[in-house]
Formats: sequence, structure tokens, C-alpha cells
Amino acid sequence: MLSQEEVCQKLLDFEFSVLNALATDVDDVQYEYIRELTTLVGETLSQQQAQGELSLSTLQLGIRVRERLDQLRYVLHEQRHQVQRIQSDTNLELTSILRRHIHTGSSPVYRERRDTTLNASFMRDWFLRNLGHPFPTREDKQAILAGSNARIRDRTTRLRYNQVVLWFINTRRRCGWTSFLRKYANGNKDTMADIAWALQEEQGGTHETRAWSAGPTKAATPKTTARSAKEANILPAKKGLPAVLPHISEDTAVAMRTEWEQMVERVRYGIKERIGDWMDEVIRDTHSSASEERRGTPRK
DNA sequence: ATCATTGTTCTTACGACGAT
DNA sequence: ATCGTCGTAAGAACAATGAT
Repeated sequence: MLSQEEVCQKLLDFEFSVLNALATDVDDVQYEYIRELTTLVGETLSQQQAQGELSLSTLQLGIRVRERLDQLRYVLHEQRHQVQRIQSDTNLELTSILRRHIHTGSSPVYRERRDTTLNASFMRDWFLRNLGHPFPTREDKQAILAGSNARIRDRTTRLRYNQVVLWFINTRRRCGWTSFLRKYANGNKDTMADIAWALQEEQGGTHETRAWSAGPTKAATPKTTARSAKEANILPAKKGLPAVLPHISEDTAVAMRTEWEQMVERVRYGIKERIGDWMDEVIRDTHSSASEERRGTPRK
């Protein structure tokens, strides 16, 4: 148990630490110290009060400290508002200056890189759950942003809205989603959604894709596709890919399944499209030259 | 006006390789 | 073993353009 003198000293120490922290930027160690001190002072005072050991002078000191901190809190509150107003005005001004600068034909100003890779786990997860239609709405993007930044205290590693937009654009292109769309769905996103549904159904997927498959924009325009038939629980005669694309050859179906799996892997673990393509080339070359040798065909 | 796509540039990490 | 340099892949970001 602390003596009255020690309690008073802790109170003053507490006030000094808080003032100091407010005047400068606190690091984690300082923050932790203030937190511990707050607990210690609070517990000691309430204990002493409960046991009737709290002296009048300590009590008065405690009240004075609280009043000073209250006043300070009010002042800081006002200051913060002012700073926010100034920041907002400055941002507007800077934006307009930068716009003018860019429009005068100067070279592009690339933002300084903060990290080599983004905190993309939320975006990857969303992409994988919506492979049939990886186009998040504004609300979706805001939710992804909030989820990604929820536990990040360091400002410099927090995602920005535009980074989410760009990540989806780049990932659709790099993971092979766009080329798959063109190659197998004739550029039709509805067909792509159906194919995605069928492939995931074949693989015994969790059918989480139902969310986008029956998404709000689609639901508003009901169509007699394989997808809507499924939603109405009218199961087609065939299941999986043949139900959606009845006229494709087995070879094409196999190729589609392979490319789909590669696409999923790229999204899940990173793109690495160039290494992947290179590996494919090596494997293909090795395979073809091996079979040529088996047939006795002279190489080169 | 807003959002997606495409082509492209730029930054960073990393491996190979030679010099010490 | 440890550097410094160089080339390259991956991925983030930008600009122009098109679609709705």
C-alpha cells in the first residue's frame, strides 16, 4: 500500500505524463506507461477511500488534477476541430493545385511507395468468394476497406479506397479472369457467372457464390438461365459444366477446369503469372521433346 | 459522371555473379 | 564470407479511353 505522500507524487506524475503525452507524439511504451499509471492511481485512490485512509489533501489534489485535465480536454477538443478544418481546406487547395499541375502536361507524379505488397487478404478473400462476378460495388469496397484497416494502427500501412479499386482491376487482369471471360464466356459476364457456379458445384464448393449469383443487380432482372433455374430449385437434367454449356467438347471442359483452378491459385497465393506461364512452357517443351524422342523424331 | 479496361511506367525484392 | 552491381519478375499505380 502506498503512503499518502507516494499517492500525491503518483498523481502529479500522472498529470505530468498526460500533459507530456498530449504535447508530443507518444510511442507504444509511453502509452503503456500512462495506461498502467492510470490504473494504479485509480485503484490506490479507491482502495484508500474504501478503507478511510484517504487524506483531505490527497483528495483535494486529485480533484485539482481532474479539473486541470478536464479544462485541457476542452481546449484540445476545440483545437482538434480547428486543425481538422485547416486540414480539410489545405487538402482541397492541394488537390486543385495538383490537378492544375497535371493538366499542364508535366510528367506524372508517382506516389511514394510505402510497402511492396498491400494488405490484400480481405480483397483476396472477397475475390475468391465472388469469382463469378468479382466486381465489388462501392459499398462492398467500403466494407473491404473497413475490414482490412480494422486492426491496423499504423497509418502508413492502411489501405486507401483507390488502392482497393486498382487491386481488383489488376487482379482480374493478372489472374486470368478477363482472358477466361473472353475465351470461354464470349465476354458475357452472365455466362461467366454461370460457368463459375457450375465449376464450383462440380468441385463440391460451398456455394457461397450464390451471393453474387443472385446478387441485387441480377435479381432485379430475372432471366431463364441455368443460374435462375437453380435458384428456383429447378435442377437441370445435367449437372455441373454440361448443364451450363451443353455443346462444349470434353477437351474444352478439361481445359476450362484446369485454367479455372490456376486462376483460383493465382488469386489465393498471389499472381505470379509470368513464372506460371514460364513453368507451363518448360513443362510443355519438355513433354513434347520427350514424346518426339520416343517417336524417334530428330530434334532441332 | 462513374466505373472498367488496357497499356504502360515505376518501385522493390531477389537472385546471379564477380571482386575483395 | 561479404560486399556491390546488374538484370529481371512481381505488383502497385498512372493515364487514356470506352461503356453505361
